[in-house]
Amino acid sequence: MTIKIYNTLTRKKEAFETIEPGTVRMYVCGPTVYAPAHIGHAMSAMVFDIIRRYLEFRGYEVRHVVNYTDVDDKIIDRANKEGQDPFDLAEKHIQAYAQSLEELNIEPATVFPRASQEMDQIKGMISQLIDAGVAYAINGDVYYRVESKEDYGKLSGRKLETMNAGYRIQVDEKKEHPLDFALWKSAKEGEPAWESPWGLGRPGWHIECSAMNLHHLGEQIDIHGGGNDLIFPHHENEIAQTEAITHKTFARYWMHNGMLVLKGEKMSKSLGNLVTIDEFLSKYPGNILRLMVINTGYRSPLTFNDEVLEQTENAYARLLSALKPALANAAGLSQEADQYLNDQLTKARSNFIDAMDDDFNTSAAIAVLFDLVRIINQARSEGATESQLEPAQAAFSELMKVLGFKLEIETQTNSNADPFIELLIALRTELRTQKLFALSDKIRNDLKALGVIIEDSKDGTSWHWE
RNA sequence: GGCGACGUGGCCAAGUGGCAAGGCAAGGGUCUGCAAAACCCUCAUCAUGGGUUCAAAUCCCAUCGUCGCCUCCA
Repeated sequence: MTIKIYNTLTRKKEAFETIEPGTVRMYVCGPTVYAPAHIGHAMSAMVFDIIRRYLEFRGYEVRHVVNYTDVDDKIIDRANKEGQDPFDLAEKHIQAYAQSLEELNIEPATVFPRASQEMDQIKGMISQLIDAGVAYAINGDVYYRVESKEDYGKLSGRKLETMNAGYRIQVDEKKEHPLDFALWKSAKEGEPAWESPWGLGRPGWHIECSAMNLHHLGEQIDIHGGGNDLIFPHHENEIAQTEAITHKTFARYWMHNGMLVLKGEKMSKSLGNLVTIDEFLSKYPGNILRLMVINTGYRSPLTFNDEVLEQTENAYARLLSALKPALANAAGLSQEADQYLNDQLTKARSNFIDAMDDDFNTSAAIAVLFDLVRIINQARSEGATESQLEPAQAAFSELMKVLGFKLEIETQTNSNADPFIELLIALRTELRTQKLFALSDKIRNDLKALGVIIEDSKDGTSWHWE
């Protein structure tokens, strides 16, 4: 009946209740725009796209905020190396990312704030933190005092005492505690910088998100999402910053997607083992990536390799088989059979909802859809008419769209070639009636080589692009 | 070293106390001139070893292995 969500904060599934009835405030960490986005980013965006679509399907209005980190060390480094203006570089990647989202059929967020355009909010928040005594300025830098927060570490399950062993943590003399993190960094020569009470500088990464959250969604939000690589320190620090000012629980539900894994390792820019979204889309439709994402629980790592890709393509073709038209000589289902079809339909719909209500269990939900595919195909092969098939196909399409599949015809219909293909098929039919199979098979094979698949049935021949 | 997650058939992957979803692949069959598609059928006792329980893939302990985080990262 109610939606359950796995909350990283409590490590449990909890019943979902929004702060404001009927409205979901959801913030998801977006990319740092210094390089082309890869399919790991796409996976994360897709996970939250599916969550958002489902919440909307269940009647919520979703205020969905995704930030762009456009002020950052990496952007500056990259821009300097390429002799570019950092803002131009960021802008270029923002445009490319937005384009990718569209091609992947990911709904645009309600708002896409950018760090560079939230400076007043950011500086205001830092001032408040200093006033509250939880941050300190030193030589133009401002740090958050982690020891000031009793429950620092509550999201990631870490304790300051056990973390300060020095393992991989650089000790910075300026900081009171090695884990104190930068809210404001003083500007170096040639870097973009903003005026502030602490001198010229720019914000740290963590404060950007806290400030944008506060600005666009308010003191408390329902869902905060992102990759599980952000749990520590990024999200931990967001909690520390925001709660130090509001003294309220920041996000009710912390949701984290698993990492996309390529050759046994997390896909990441720093490891260099990546497939960009553009590279992927040049070979496969976005729906294939979506099905891969859906096939796996969003919290689990997603295996990516050629074998899985091929399996997914085949599986996707099977899903689409449900939408094929009725047989030309369909005699119609009996009343019992038609009733059975409709009963199964109702059942599938409710099973789908049960699956998705359970922490967005897309693997179980897609299994329901595969069951529905079988039921529809069964009905078709038993002679269901177009009008008998239609409600089932409509329901199937609706649920596919809830998962974000784009079902508009993707076939590269080439109206110039179509008449000639039809002609060849007519010719082949003629050859077949004369039992000149060697020739008719040659036409079929040669067309296949051109990407045209021919399927014969009792009622004639149909074709489609591969 | 610390924290966290995980190990289910050839592959991908649900299921967290009551006879192991789904997809891909594979094999057999129906249909077909053949093929394709579709339909029907077949295909696992859940890393290993202990323990708790009437009952465990599911809980506990140990062992082995994998991954993530602890530094920028979706």
